[in-house]
Amino acid sequence: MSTAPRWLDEQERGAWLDLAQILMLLPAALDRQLREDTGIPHAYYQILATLSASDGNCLRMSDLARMVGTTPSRLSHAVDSLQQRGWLERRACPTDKRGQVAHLTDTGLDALRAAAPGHVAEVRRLVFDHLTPDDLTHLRAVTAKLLPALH
Amino acid sequence: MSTAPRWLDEQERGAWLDLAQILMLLPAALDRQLREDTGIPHAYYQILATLSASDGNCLRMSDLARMVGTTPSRLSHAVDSLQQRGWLERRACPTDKRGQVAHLTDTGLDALRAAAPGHVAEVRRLVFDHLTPDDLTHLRAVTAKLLPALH
DNA sequence: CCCGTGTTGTTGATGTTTCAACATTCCGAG
DNA sequence: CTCGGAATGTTGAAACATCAACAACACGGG
Repeated sequence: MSTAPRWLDEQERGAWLDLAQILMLLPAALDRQLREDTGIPHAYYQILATLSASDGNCLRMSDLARMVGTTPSRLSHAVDSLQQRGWLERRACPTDKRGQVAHLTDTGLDALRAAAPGHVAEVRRLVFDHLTPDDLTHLRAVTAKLLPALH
Repeated sequence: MSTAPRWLDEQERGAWLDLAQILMLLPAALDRQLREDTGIPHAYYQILATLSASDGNCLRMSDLARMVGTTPSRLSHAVDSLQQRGWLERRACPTDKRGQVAHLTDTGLDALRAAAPGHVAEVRRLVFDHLTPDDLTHLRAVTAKLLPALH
C-alpha cells in the first residue's frame, strides 16, 4: 500500500500545529478547572450535562455514548464511578432486555448545578471572550464540515 | 463569591456543543489510527515529531514540555516509556546541572518516519480534505486568538 | 558567603482510558 | 421456529494521565 504520501503545505502545516496545540491544551485546561473546583473530570461533567438536557434526565447507554462522543467501555467505567458517588443510577430498559438506562439522580443534578457556573465561566474565559460574532460564524462553518467525518 | 453567571447565548451554545464534540472525537480518532498502525499514542508521536524538528534532534525537557503542551510529570513518564523502546535517551544538560536533555535516537527517527505518512493521511482525511483555503484562513485566525490565553 | 525562593525534573499512588474478550439479547433470513 | 450475525453492555488487565510530595540545583539579596 501507500504510494508517496501527500505532505502538508505551509498553510496547512501552520494551521495543524496550532490546532494540535489547542486539542491538547483546551481539554486539559477545562479538565483542570473542573477537577480543582468540583472534583469532576470534564468527561464526567459532559455525561451529567447531557443527561440533564434530556427528557426525564435519563438516556440509554448507547445513545449517551454517541451524544458524548465516547466508547461503550469508557462510558461503562465512567457510569460506575458516577454511580458510586450517588449521582447516577442504572435501570433496566423496558423495551430491550440488553439495555441499560442511566438516570441522573437529584444529588447528581445538584452537583451539576454547582459545577456549571464555574465551568461556563472558564469556557467563556478561554474561548468566547476572544472571538467576535464573525469568528463564531466561521468557527461553526468549520466544525459543521468536520463533524460528519468524525462519526 | 460568584454573582449571577453569564450563560451562553444560542449562537455560543451551538458552537460550544460542536466544538466540544470535536475536542473529544478528533484526538480520539488520531490516537486510534496511530496506535492501530504503529503502536504509538498520539501524545508520544508529538514528542518524537517535535524532537525531530529541532536542532540536533534534542531538546531540554522543560522546553519540550512547553512546545508539546504537556506537564513536566506527564512528559517524564512519557520519556520513560519512549526510552524503554530505545527511541529516546536522556543526557545531562551541560549548562544546568538540574537539566535533562531528551535526544531522539536513530531508531526513534526510523519509527517516526514509518509512522508519519499514515498519520498525515489521517489528518488530511479528517481535517484538511473538508476545508477550503478560506476555511483555513478563518481557522488560523481563530486559533491565533485562542492560543495566548491557553499558555 | 549563606539563606530563601523559584525552577527543573522525578517518583509513587491514585484515577481514568484503552483494549480484548465475553455474555446477553435482538433480529432477520431461511 | 431456528440459526447466525449484529448490537448492547460489562469486565479485568495494561497503558496512560494526574496529583502531591519531594530532591537537587540555580539565582539573587542580604
